[in-house]
Amino acid sequence: MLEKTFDPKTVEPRLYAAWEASGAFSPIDDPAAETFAIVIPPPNVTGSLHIGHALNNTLQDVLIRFERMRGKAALWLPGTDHAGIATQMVVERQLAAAGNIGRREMGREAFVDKIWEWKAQSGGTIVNQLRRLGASCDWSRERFTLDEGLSAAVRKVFVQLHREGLIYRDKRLVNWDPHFQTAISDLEVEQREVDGSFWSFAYPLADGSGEIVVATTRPETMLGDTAVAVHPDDERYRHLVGKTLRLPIVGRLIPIVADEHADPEKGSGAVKITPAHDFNDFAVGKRHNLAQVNIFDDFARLNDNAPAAYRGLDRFEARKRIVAEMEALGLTRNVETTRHVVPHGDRSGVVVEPYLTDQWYVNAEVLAQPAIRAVEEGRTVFEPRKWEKTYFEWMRNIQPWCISRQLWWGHRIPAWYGPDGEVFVAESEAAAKTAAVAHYGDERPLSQDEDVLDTWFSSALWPFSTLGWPDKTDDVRRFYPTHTLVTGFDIIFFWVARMMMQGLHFMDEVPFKRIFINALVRDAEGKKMSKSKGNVLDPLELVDDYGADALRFTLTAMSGAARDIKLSRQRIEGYRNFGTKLWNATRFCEMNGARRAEGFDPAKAALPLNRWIVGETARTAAAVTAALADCGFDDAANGLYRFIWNTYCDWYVELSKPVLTGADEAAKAETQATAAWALDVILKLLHPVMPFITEELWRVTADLGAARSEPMLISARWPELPLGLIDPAADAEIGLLVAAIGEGRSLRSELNVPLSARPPLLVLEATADQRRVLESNAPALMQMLRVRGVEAATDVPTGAIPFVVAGVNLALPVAEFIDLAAEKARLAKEVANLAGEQDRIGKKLGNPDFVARAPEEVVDENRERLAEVQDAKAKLEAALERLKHAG
RNA sequence: GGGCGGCUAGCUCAGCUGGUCAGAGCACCUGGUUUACACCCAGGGGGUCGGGGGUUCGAACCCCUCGCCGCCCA
Repeated sequence: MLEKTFDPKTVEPRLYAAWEASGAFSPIDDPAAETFAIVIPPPNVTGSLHIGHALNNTLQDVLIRFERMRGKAALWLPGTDHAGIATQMVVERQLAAAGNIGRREMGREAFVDKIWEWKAQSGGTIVNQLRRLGASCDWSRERFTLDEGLSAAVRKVFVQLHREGLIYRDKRLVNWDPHFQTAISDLEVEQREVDGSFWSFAYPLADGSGEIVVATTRPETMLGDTAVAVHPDDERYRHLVGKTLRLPIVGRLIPIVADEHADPEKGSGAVKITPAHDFNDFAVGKRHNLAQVNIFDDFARLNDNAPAAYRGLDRFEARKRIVAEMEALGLTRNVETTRHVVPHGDRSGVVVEPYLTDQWYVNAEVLAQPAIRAVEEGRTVFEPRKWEKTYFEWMRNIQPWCISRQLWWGHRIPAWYGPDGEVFVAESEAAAKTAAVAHYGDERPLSQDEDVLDTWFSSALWPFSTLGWPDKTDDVRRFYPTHTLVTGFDIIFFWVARMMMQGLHFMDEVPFKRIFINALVRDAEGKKMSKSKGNVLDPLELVDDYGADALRFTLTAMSGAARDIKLSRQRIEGYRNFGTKLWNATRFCEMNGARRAEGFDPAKAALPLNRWIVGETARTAAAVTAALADCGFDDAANGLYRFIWNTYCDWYVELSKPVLTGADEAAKAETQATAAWALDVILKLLHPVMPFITEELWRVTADLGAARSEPMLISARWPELPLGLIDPAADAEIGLLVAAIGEGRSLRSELNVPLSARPPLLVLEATADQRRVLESNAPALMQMLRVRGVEAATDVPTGAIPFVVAGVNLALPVAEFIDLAAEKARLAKEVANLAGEQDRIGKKLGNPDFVARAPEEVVDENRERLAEVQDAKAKLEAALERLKHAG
């Protein structure tokens, strides 16, 4: 006998181990089997599982379990990302906390060793947490972006793109993060609105004939000013264009130039130009051949290009002093406070500086074109489709991708420099040396580029590098292109777009046919979860409290949300209860002798009750299959919930009770077999979403009846039930029963008929068939409607409650319990409602336009409905009449 | 400034290509010692589908407009 509730804590680890040991996580070998592959969005190797991972990986597991059960060679390839900046940051912080020397003092090699140590120590955390969720990844194929194979792929890609001119080195402004002293890409810059000031400063004309006022939110950059620009059409300044200003504090002579970048509406209309520290000014500088004066060092401290008094100062300290000095010089014309947008590093949180450096770039524009076409042509489809717009928007305006980082943790750029700065890009040092010898004619010392690649450079190769590329492995051949990518919209640009570009470029085929974009998980109030807010729901804690299945079901059922999933414990608890419900339904089956019958054929069931549940099961199987095939995770979950709870438990189990305890042995045996059959189908259908409880129930019901050919659910065959199993006659029969019980219960409750009252159910007016249905189901009616029996009658006795269900005129004689006045009022109200509906439909049908223009079936539907309403109304009116005479 | 998403019962949300679509879960109220389940069962109240206008025989669903809320990009 089963326990009363499911105990996830003891069962989950046991089942996970059994699954893993069974080899079910690896794709089947059958070369004829269709393949279905998913590559995991690799979490940061040193990270831990948060609720977003839980959602993302649950959906992937649902898909992979579903397709695996459908007989496909299903591969879910797991792995982790080295996460350059993030990991380096964590380790640096750790070193600092432990009072160690910093990475600079430690040196590159020692520091990188420390990170590997840290990786060895904490790298298993997140993959173990994925196991707790039930993720059926193929761990035998687990990869890491920095492992040898993937590193070889990175080098090969870099070298080839360089040879093709798609990777190049350039000196231009980059987003510089002074905290990490590295360049970052546009995507890693976060625009934050902050309070600031807007200073207006006067720059005197060199000839002393006046001044020009410029405004800035970054006064310190004036030390790098090399011009002032005015709009060419600006009448106020036309006479000044070409004149020279003396830059205050610095003393440098700078020209006034005419450039459309100056906005006459903004401030004074004149704008200071700092080509080395502003993206717009850089462009202006190029147009006018202005000098680029870099005033910062890598830490954003002022360098030797600044006046002596400022050298070595932090940029913000310098700002204060500039403001003070300009004030003292009497050159400050205005100061206003303002809110403005300032770029920050997304990891460091510090203000990013446009900074002139040499960096490596990918010509993304060229690579983007095939990636754009692939989505336009539907070779890769976003689900939901609306994200394609976001993708196109970005891809069509793509900028060069800065891929070099001045970090130590990552793929070292495979470029070597000769003594004269000549660069040799090659897959190995040996190859670079060979190239250098060819170039110089003799051997010269080479030094490798100090920089590493942006983490996303290696993740962009993930769908094929993990399969073994550049080797021509079986896995590459079998599983590329992968089928579905499941990820969040926050990394469409970072990751998805780049995989599309690299996949198409190196494999000539899209990396995945479908991209499912999942929503973002937020707290119950809709706020982003964050440690500082203290509103973080830890998925592992939730698994501890409710079991992995409950969390999985919740996330799956809520995954339809457009953008945000508002998660609450209450919701998870509700779905935990759902698991318990299923558990107890199984318990019921067990206690009532439900067992699989050898050779049971659901199509041959005789009892309408059984024919009905067989049809409902087939209907649900079809709906769930269609939903899962289409990434309709929420529809699948909700459909299963309704079917299992509201159909199987509330009606089938209840209606089967009289049969199971009855004397008709054949009916009983058939019901036992059908109940067991339907339960098996249910366990299969629910398995992708709730793998643990279903697997456990599969195990404990293994010896109930005929042996199964499938020892484990994880590798069992997905149910494919023909819709021909649906029997309209059985549907109608059970439908009538359900309606009669529902309506009868409602009336009893409304009119306060005590549960102890056991009136007969009177059947007044009905077809022979309806009469047969009600009479043959008397035991069910007796139990569920708490009636004494089903009796034919010709008149409604005084004080009986009449009601109409599917055209059948029924009544419950409970005179002694009811208040006649109340019953009259109820009937009058019911009649009034029906009259209202009759009126509405009548008007509709009376409208010639409606009859002429609406589709025929809609008109027919309304006609039928009108007839039904009229019929019911007439019956209740008659009853009301009788009641009036009686009363 | 450009773009996207949302505004449906107290709360969280379903409602696909306009015609039983006004629904579900939770919460709430009433009643339950029916031998699967109180992590339960039965019943119930509650919404002019953000405002306004339009198209249509017919609109929560299409169009316009306004108003909030959120996100992305500049």
